[in-house]
Amino acid sequence: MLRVATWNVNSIRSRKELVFMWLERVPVEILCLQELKTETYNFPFLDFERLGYKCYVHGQKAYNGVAICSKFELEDVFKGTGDAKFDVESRVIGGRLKDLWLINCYFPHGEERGGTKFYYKLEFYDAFCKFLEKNFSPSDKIVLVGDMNVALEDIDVYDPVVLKDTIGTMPEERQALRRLLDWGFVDAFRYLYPNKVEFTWWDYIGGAIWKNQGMRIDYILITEPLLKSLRDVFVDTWARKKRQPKPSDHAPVVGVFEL
Amino acid sequence: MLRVATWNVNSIRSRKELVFMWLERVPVEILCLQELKTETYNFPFLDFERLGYKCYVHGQKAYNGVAICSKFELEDVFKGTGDAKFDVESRVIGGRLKDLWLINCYFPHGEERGGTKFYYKLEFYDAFCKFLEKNFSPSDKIVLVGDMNVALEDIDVYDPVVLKDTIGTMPEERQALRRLLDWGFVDAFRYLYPNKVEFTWWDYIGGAIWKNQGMRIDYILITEPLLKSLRDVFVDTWARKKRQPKPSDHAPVVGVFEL
DNA sequence: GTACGTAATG
DNA sequence: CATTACGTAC
Repeated sequence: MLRVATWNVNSIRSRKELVFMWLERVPVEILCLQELKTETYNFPFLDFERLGYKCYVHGQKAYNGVAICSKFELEDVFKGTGDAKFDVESRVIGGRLKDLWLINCYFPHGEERGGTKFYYKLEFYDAFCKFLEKNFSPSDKIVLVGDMNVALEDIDVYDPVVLKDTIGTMPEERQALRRLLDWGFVDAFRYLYPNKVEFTWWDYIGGAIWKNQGMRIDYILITEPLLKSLRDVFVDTWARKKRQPKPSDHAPVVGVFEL
Repeated sequence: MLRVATWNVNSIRSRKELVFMWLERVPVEILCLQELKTETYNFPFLDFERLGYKCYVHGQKAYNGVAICSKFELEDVFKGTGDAKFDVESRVIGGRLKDLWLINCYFPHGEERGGTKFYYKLEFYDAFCKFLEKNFSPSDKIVLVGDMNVALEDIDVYDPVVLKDTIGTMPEERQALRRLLDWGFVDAFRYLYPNKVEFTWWDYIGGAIWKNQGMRIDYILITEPLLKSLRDVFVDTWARKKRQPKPSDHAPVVGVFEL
């Protein structure tokens, strides 16, 4: 059994206590983190090593930053996509576990429609697709996880009317994410639960978590060769509902595989 | 028995947990606080009320701020000294308990010799003396407590050679503080313990508290009519030595009176 | 070394 | 609403 989790922790320094509390509850084999918000040397390597994790970290000061913490050594670890324009930010890390590729990505937020950051988000998705096409094949076993900052369909937001044309729900963004699916990825959660309404992110503002006013923007995407191994995907809201230590605005999403 | 404590807490918001832990150890009747570093409306009135304290608070955003928390109601509470030049900062609060005047003051730090803030410190002492002369008499029963930011004598610093001409130890500053004594105040700690070497402040930097490299800059000054009631003065380093919650750089000083 | 305000980001 | 950087103060 291989459990792969993805969690935008919104700063690993202020969240490490919570992360380790969570790992006691759900001791996943592979934990993919986004928004470390700190440089690699500040990452709590030792705490993870004590629990038997080897950490592959692509940090950045203040913004972004991604890591894969794994119970098993990874090979062919890479950071970034090779596109110099986007690799100035630390958003992508990946590696290989035998014949299984793991890719962890923090896609841009986008801020609001029409702005520089919005187009940056769409172009980033473009560049990411090119990176896939160049380096992988849909017949490879790939688990692509992360904060995609897009809710794929109306079922993935608490109120599509209220959220119409807000960031993460717009057609251009959905199309950008859908291109990953068209290439060969399957949204593991939606594959298993076609009608389930669950979210992975809730705004800090206004106690959105308590009204379950969220969005599903964190994903576990897998290629077809992995479909037969997929056993479950679940969102654990425990950490998001903690008051002390303070939570990230994202909840961890866990994929369970039998390989 | 009346116990009067003075404590520069270096932000009441980040220190309130520690303050209440300390009050369980040493439940003083009157607690005078300096460097609240927040406006009056942020003061934890309710937590103090739960313990039976009435609070008189003269707050200020980010800097300064003083309060008297008392088990007994005070009358004739005043804030500032009446000198408009210095009353733009919240450094003084006082009040009367029957025939006993309580004055709590956070004297300026001074930064370094020769600068604007250094002269501001000396002028503040001047203004404070004038305030005393105008409103009080040495034959009144007065307890003046606070962070004076001056170590009166060489015995009041851990190394007078190392600290020579550093802020808080300079002749001009000592003379400024001594003018309060000349007016009619007695340094209660030194009165009881002429040769005792104790400190009330230790720099955060370099773990000064663990080497006891400190200075005695927080005082309980009393007028002569109170001398016969004075039973003890002690510095409680417990709170300064705590690691969690984080300590202020000052320790509380407690005066014990039998009135 | 610790804490605050401000501005930027999500 | 919660995080970070930076500047300021002690």
